[in-house]
Order: sequence, then structure tokens, then C-alpha cells
Amino acid sequence: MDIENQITEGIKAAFQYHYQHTFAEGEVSLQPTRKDFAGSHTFVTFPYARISSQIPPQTAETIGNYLKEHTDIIKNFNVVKGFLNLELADSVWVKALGEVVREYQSGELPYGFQRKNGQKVMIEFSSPNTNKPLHLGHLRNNFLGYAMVQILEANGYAVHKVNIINDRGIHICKSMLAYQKLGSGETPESAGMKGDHLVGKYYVEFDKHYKAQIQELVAQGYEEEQAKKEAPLIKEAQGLLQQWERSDAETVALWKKMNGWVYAGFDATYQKIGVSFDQIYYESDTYLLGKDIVDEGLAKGVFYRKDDGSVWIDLTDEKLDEKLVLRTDGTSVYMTQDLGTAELRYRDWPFDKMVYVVGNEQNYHFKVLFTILKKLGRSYADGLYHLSYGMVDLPSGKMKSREGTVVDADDLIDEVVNQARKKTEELGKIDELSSEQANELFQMLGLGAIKYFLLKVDPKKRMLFNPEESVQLQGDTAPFIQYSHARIAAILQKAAQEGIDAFDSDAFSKLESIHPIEQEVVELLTLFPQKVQLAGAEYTPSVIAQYIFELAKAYNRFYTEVPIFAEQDSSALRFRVSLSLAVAKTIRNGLGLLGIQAPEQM
RNA sequence: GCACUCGUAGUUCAAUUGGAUAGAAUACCAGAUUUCGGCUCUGGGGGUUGAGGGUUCGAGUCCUUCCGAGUGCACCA
Repeated sequence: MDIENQITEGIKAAFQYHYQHTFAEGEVSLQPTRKDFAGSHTFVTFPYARISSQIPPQTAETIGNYLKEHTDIIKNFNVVKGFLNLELADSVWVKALGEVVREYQSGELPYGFQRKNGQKVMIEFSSPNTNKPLHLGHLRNNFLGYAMVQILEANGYAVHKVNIINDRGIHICKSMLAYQKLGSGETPESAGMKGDHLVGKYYVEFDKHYKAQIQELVAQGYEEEQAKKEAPLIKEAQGLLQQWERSDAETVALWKKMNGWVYAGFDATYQKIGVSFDQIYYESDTYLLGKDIVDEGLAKGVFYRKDDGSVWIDLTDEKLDEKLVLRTDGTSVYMTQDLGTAELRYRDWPFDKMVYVVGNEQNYHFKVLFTILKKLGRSYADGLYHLSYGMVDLPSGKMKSREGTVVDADDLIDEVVNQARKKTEELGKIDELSSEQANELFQMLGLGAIKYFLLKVDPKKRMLFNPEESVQLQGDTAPFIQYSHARIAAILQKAAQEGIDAFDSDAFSKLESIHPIEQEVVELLTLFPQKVQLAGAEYTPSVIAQYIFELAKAYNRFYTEVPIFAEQDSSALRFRVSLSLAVAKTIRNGLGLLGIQAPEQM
């Protein structure tokens, strides 16, 4: 039984004994004690004044006394207003560490991870367009998605990672048109560029000339809106799209060629950032889906047809608008497509939950999508979740995907990895590493820095990414945590050399008293499982990031305040070595949940 | 115009979902250690939680009115 359970059982018994009151399951909850008070767990008694017919401080006093007398887990308690702060006996903490170490030793599942629960989650993330390379916003998406994959697996779910590539439409036709006009047979090889960057270059080219044409037209007296529609280039691009839809051989060949370049470029980036997928969908395959759902909706009376032949759904009673699901000409729109894709996916891999990692500008779209599926009576509709995230800004200014000032993902990674290289070459202990191993380490540090920085913030919130701050060795950063881990690794190595088995929890089981900071570290360790659980339930990797940082900091305090190998008492020494082991493993696994690696040395 | 999201130390972020004196990191100042690893640790100043009103034992959190920022409101995706 874990610590929290032991305490709540005690509290329930106390209420039974003193007030003849029986609590329902899960009704008694504890909170962590604030730092300025003694104790680790706090019971808030305000809500129970009616049950005890006493003022809260009296209730707290009564419960505290009962726990101290009737259980052996409470060393002391104090009451502040209605708050009952509990100090646990040292033996409780010693035993708790023993359990953590044993779980790590048994090795079936890492400490804090759950057994398979039989539930299946599909998660969609990344979802790029093929007309330009990945940028900083995509990185937040990819890292969030990949972290959630790890976290959901740790919570016992079977996870299926999917990516849907937006490979068709007017945007890729723009790149194609510019390439036809200006490309003169250039290839990624001849240009010495990654394929996605090459195609992106022509997209920018298109945009430049297109804007020039608009300005020209405006100068001739057109309204801007009209100029945007009438510019010759956009008409040409639309023509190209129509040719593509008619399966014109030449157009399709060019489309395939350019998309092939982009995929090669994406794959290189995915590999570099350590992201992969189980299944990839292409919009060129799915954009016509959803028509039969429209028929079904009409039959069920969920949708209705207007006189002009277009099909709609009225969601005004859900406080949403009317939404078009089929055009007058009978073709589908984005919403139709997403309905069809959801259906397709459920058939491909019947899931209990489906998570869409998509930016918050699409909040409304997903609200509507989920509502429609519910109205259609889809059994899986309740398991759908939109993991919405905010935009990423840079210190130099805001960045938007549609404007030219986008920060390219590859460039950014290179820059940060380079900074990690510089710092580590200057200061690191990497002499015995081969140049290959060293390069791997720099990647680990640079990528870890970006991932951690993007993941430590609540996904919902718009955030500011500071590349320089992210690689700092001090502060709330990945390198700080990785460094702490590497240092513990050195300690464990020393312990191994001295013949100490860090997994041997019997070696310290008789230890009677421990240092307050040791207690604090063990307390943090005991919280890991519920952090994993929370991060999964709330879809917020930031919970894990914050936790590991706290753990690393607490360990560092322990490290300066308490000697390890100079300790005379063997029990205490062994306890500290095992504590170090448990912390190192938890940091490593916690970082792993964020997709970040922890080096043994740096 | 309508809808949604957000507003917290100089800056970047937290706040256990309604709990205690709103916490970290960073920057700045002052110390300790100079040993297991460049480090790390301790202390200090810094806040009317955008503003007002309400709900209750208790509000950064819920309701409301303003102010400010962002996003979405295409027979685009």
C-alpha cells in the first residue's frame, strides 16, 4: 500500500472512531504540504466542519492525535488554521525508497509505468503541407505528439502514431507553377539543397511574383480583394489544380516528382528529431472521402439540403453556427474530408481514443467535427480529443507560417546543436569519446534543449522560445537535468568500483533516521507515478518536465549537503547510493517520456 | 460585428483544478564550498495576479462589466 493510502485509511478510521462517519471511496484527499510548514502531506479539514460539528482547527487536532496514537507512520503533526500537516516517520521514507529500488530491479516495467490496460489510442501529429519545409511551430507539434505517445504508452495504452500529409491543393500547385516557370530542371542534387527546402524556395518565389502582380492590379484601380482573385499567376495555379484533378499525366508527374523531394527532406528531419509514425495518410487519397457520410446524415435528418443543392448542418442549438458539408457542385470541403478520415481511421484501427495534435487556430473546427460525429451517433465520438497548442514566438518577433519570417526547423536545430557542441568541447569530459560518439552527444544535448524548452510550457499557452536560454547549463533547461544525470552516473560508477550493489535494498532497510533533504528526495520519487498518470490524463507533458526539474534540483541540494562515500555508517552510505540510483533512473525515464535522452557523461 | 482563448515579479514560466503568507527559473546584490564534474548550495530585494463589482469559511482560479492581446468566423485546407 502506498503512503498516501495509508494516511487516508488512517483518516477514515479516525472519522469513524470520533464522529461515526463513513467516507465513500475516494472522498478523502490529501495535498502536498507547503514548503514553509513542517510535514509532507496536508489534510484540509474545512469541508468537514459539518461532519465533526467542530471548528476546523479542532477537527484537525483530533484527527492528528488519532493518527499519531493509532498508526506508526506519523512522527509528528502541526495544525495551522484548518490545515493538518503531517510529518511522516523516517522509517516510512526508508521503506518507500526500498520499494522504488525493488521496482527498478525487477525490470518488468519501469517504476511509475502501468501495465497494458487493453485500450487503444490513435494519435495524429505533425501533419505538414508539402509546399514548404517544417518550421518552429511544427517542432512544438512533433515534440508534443511524440511525448504524448511515450506518456500514453507508460499509462498502459497501445498507441498508434499517424501522420496525415497535406500533399494536394492550391498550395503545392503554387510551388509547381513557379518551378515550371523558373526551375529550369533544377533538382535537390543539382542545387545541393534538401528537397523540402528546394520546393519551399519555389513557393516563396511564387508568392513574391504573385504579390507584385496584385500591387500592379491595385495600381490600375482594382480593389485588393479582386486583385487577389484576378492576378494571372493565381489563375494559372488554379488551372494547374484542375489539371491535377483531371489526372493530367504531365501535371501528376511533376506533382509526384516534387512531393518525392519533399518526403525525402521530411524523412531526414524526422529521423534527426527522433520522430516516427506507424501509418501515414495522404490527403490526395482522402480528400474525396466523406460523401457517404453526407448521405447518411441526410437520411438521418442530421444534415439538410438547401435549394441550391449544397448540404448543411445546423448547430445553432449547440451554440455553434451552421456549417457547410457539401458544396453546390457536390464536392466536399475540409470538414467532409475530416469526417471521412475519422471513419477511415476507425475502420483501419478501431480505437478507444483518438488524439489530434493540431494548433489552436483550429479549435472551432474540431469542436464542430466532434459534435457532428456525436450527432451521427458514432460510438467513438466521445473518445476524440483535440490536443490544442499555442503559437511559438521568438524573442526577435512573432512568427507565422504564412509570412516570410518563418524560422526553419532544420536551421534552428543546427544552430542549437552547434551551441551545444561549442560548450561541450570547451568544458565537457569527452576526451575518451570517438568523434562519432561526440557528435551523437551534441545532438542529444542540442535536441534535448529544444524539446525540453518547448515541452515545459503548458501546451495550451502561446509561448516564447529562446534558443540561447534553452542550451544554458544552469536554470530550467534540459542540459541542466542531463548534467545532473551524468554526474549521478559518475557516482554510481564509483559505487560499482567499490563493490556496492545499488539495487540491494536490504542493505539499508534497518536505517532509522535520515536527513531532511534525503526525505525530500524520496518524497519526490514517490510522486513520479501520479505525475505520469496526470500527464496522460490531462495530455500535458509539461507536468513531467516540471517534475524532473524539481527532482534534479532536490538531488543537487542533497549532493551538496550530504556526503556519500565519506559516510561512516554503512547503512546510511548504502541508502544514499540507492537513492542516487533511483533518482538517476527516474530522471532518465522521465526525460524519455519527453523524447529526450540522458547521456552517461557530458 | 459575433465566438473562443489568454492577461501572474524586469523577463520566461508555475500554482495539485476553489485552499494557507501567489512560487520557480533567469537577471541583479551578498555569502558558503573550491571537494565526487565545467558546478553546486544558502540568503536578499523584486507582486494591488490588467481594472472594478459579485458569489463563500476561502478567489490568480467561478460569475459579471470594462481595458488590452491573440485566434477563428470562405461553397480554402
